[in-house]
Amino acid sequence: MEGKEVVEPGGSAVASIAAPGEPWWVEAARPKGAAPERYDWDGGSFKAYMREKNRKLQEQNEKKRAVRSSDAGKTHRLFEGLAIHVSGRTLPGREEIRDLVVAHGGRYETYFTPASCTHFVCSSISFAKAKQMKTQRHRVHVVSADWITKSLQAGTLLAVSEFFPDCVQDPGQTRLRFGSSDGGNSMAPKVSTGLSEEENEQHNDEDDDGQEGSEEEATEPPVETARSLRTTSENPDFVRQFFQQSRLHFIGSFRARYEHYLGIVARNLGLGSAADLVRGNPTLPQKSTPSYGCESGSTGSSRVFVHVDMDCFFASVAENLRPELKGKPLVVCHSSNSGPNSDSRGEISSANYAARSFGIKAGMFLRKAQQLCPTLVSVPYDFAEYERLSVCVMTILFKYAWCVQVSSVDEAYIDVTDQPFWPVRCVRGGIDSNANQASPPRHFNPAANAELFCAHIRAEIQRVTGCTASAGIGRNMLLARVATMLAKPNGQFRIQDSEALAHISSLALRDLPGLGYRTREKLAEEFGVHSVRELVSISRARLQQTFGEHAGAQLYDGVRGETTDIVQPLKPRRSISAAIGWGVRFGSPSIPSEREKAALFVAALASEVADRLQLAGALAKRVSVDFLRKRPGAGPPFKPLGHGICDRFSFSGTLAEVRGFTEDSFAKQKANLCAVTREFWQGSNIPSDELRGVSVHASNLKFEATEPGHSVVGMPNVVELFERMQKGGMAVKAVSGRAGVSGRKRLRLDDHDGEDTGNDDNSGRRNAKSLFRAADPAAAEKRRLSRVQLQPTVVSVDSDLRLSQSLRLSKARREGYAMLGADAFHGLPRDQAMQLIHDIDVNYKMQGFTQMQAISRMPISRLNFQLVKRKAKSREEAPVANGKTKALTIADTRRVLPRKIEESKILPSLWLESSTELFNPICDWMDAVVSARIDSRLSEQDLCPTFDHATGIIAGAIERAVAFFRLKEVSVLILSMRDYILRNQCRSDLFLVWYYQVLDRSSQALHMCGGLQAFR
DNA sequence: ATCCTCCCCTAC
DNA sequence: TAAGGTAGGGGAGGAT
Ligand SMILES: Nc1ccn([C@H]2C[C@H](O)[C@@H](COP(=O)(O)OP(=O)(O)OP(=O)(O)O)O2)c(=O)n1
Ligand SMILES: [Mg+2]
Ligand SMILES: [Mg+2]
Repeated sequence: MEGKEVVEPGGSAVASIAAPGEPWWVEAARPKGAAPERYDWDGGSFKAYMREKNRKLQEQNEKKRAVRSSDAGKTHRLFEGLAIHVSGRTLPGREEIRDLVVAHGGRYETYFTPASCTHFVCSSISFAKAKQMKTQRHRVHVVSADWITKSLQAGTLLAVSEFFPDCVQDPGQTRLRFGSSDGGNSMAPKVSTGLSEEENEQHNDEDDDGQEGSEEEATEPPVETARSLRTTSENPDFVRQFFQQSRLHFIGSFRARYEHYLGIVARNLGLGSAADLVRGNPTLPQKSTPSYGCESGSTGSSRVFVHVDMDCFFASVAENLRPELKGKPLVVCHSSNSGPNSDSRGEISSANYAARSFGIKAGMFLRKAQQLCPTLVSVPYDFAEYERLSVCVMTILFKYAWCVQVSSVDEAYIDVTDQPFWPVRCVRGGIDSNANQASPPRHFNPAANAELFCAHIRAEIQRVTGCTASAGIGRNMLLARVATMLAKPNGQFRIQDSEALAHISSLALRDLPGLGYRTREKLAEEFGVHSVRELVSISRARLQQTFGEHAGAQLYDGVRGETTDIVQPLKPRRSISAAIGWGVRFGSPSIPSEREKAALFVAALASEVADRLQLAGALAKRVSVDFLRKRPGAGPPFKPLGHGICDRFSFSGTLAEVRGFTEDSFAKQKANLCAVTREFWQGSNIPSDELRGVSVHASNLKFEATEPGHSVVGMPNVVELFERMQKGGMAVKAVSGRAGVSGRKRLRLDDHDGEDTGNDDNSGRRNAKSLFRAADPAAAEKRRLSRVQLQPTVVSVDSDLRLSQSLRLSKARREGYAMLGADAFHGLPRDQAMQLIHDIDVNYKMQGFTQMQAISRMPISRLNFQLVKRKAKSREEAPVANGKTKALTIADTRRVLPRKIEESKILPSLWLESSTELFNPICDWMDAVVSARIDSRLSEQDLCPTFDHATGIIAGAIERAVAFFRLKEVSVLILSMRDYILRNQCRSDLFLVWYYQVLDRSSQALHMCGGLQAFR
């Protein structure tokens, strides 16, 4: 029975089916609407993205286009972003229009659906249909064929209104399939036994059927005609169409596109081709810092994490596009079936907060949502817009920080601990919310001013995208994530260290990131645990026994707000896959054409994966292919055209090795992949009419120029380019990823849900400030606001630049992980490093500043504080290390520092004043210097510092720095910045600048730390 | 011990 | 009408 006329998988038949075409949302994303205010990722990226894709994946099409483009001139891409369908007889004819459209960058749609087409070409149309076109949810332009030809002649897209086709009374034919006019549809037996309902209410798991199952769905489909567009059976374009419409595909594949953007940006920045990106930019030093993952991130230093997540992202975009719906209950969903009697099983992707108040959540059927809220409005997807805005958001984040991990289409983590100070325009000591260009920027440390940082970023996001974002701040990624939940919607929240437990235990179990359905079920079964509080009482050992060593520990730690996760800006993908489990319906295998179609479908997915591999520049070693087969006795799926209850048949194997990263190799890989997949399919012996889903998964990926120890593809360059995007961005520390190995713990994030907390009250601010104010709850909010107003004037240059990293370098080599980042400084001659530091430095206004000379090696035994007035001319270098070392004690520092300050005649008399406004900045500085970096808290005393006490704090900070960095030598420079202040009209009365330079005992790495503080 | 492979689970 | 995809972490158990 299995004829060998199964189509050649690598052959052209497959290629034409799969015809990948760029993701339309990317395509469509760029030209849409006005360019975002100003933080466009890079105007050309999207275009470049498609150019690249086209180049790689659409050779044939390109050729076709080339034929026409000779006469096309600059109209070459005229139809870019358009999807055009031709209906009925036209002049010129359908074929010709198709060729024209394709030749000029557009897409031709064989089938019409309002969702997939932008233009509907016909010579005449009925009034009714025309009206429908205008009023339906998806706007489709109806035009005559002239519009195509005239636009081409004109070299520009002409107004569609001028080319509306003739209207006729009632053509009686041309039955558009999307209408409700399903008339004599003979299929879709309404055999809705209780079974399907069961499945509906259940968790939608395959195993929960078990029931009688007498009612076979044998009646279901073999061949249908009216609905055929939606199934694999009759629609050779199904794969593309499906992916085009699938929200899960959209969010699932975001990462791949994001990776791709990085490549584009790299190239735009002159870093060469994608291949060069992978290979490493030869102009850059090849090494990089290992630092992050192996030390600072994990070794108990205190860090500050920020998590940013868009509020009901899709829904919020929808509200902006339909302003009249703002604030009304609204969901984003394919179906528009309205009214409480609707029977729509369309899944809700996102619900706005008005809708959530009815209990409506993502994943819910529209039908159920409409029962909950009869006035609910359903708005269709606009993936292009989500994509555009998502990139806007991420660009904003990268503008202010490089240590950003984009974890999904609408959220990201930032480790702000070591991020560059960011500029804020200020007026009269407060934030200039109008970003008045005239006002001088001040610089703030995001770690010490995380609230302000978040507020700033959120405001910018809203300004640029029109959508609100929420942010969470916490000591680790988990707490930041949870804080975001508590902050939503449109708020921000910090989980204080001391309150982590309290906040976590206030959550429902299901709100703990990583704790899903199965885990809750097990917890209930095994331990009778139904709440966080109960979970806390379970011992680590018991959890490990049930969930495994790692998972159990994670659960144990997670429920206590602990995790060791770190922010990883870039991780190369370790697998690439494509799967479809919806709409898969073929006729009986006794019909040869049905067998053939099924085989083609399977091959199309394999081909799709091959294309994705190529786009990522990856060669795969392992491939595994899964088939979903309707389980015998399973009833109809509760979701129309869903896979229903299935058995999974899994096949895997190793691909023949392909060498090199040429076009040829990828062609071979595709052929191999398709061949293997086809064999699996044939070997499975699954009858075509029982196939419900296919997935093709490639793993063990190899990327170009992946050398041992450098398996993190392109990371150094990408980090570099983010810095350059930030222009003058600072430091340069980045993540290292381990080559192939997992190795890290995690507790995952986000379980969306109708959480209604929405509480933005920053109740217990750090003891520092709260001590100054009465515990008046009403004042809390006010205080928060005023606090933002009263930010420290300038806190700047808090560098921790590793100037030498030889030890880390060799360690990284030994351990085979990639390094990147900070070693931009590595091996730089001292003066160049200084130059860099200078560039990094706040306003570039520090010229004439002598701190660089001040940095010199001094053994601790001769700890020598130099105090100089600004512009102190030539100070001779302090004596060079004499080799002796001695622990720097706080006593030493305390003894010397005050004396030196006093000698300098820079009397910080203001410190003695007990004005709250005055001390807020001081406290913030302490945050910057002490708590963020060296993990110390301010004591009560700190809040009313005497001179002694204040200098003591500085001394303490230095001491801790010595311990933390294992310093051998320290030199400290403190100088007055009074001139600077006056010149820049700062309202500060005293600036303190201090730098110290240190030698790491173990690695001989030279550190330079410093701070600049202005006190008002 | 450390790997790999074949799952299950989770999040968006 | 409706578009139930994608990728990573980690456990169990076997191969090395
Ligand atoms: N089951 C889901 C979950 C999410 N999404 C999409 C729609 C969401 O808008 C987007 C982002 O997911 P979030 O979990 O961040 O949810 P929202 O942004 O919609 O809401 P929230 O304000 O809770 O973040 O992903 C989806 O299609 N289906
Ligand atoms: Mg969100
Ligand atoms: Mg999200």
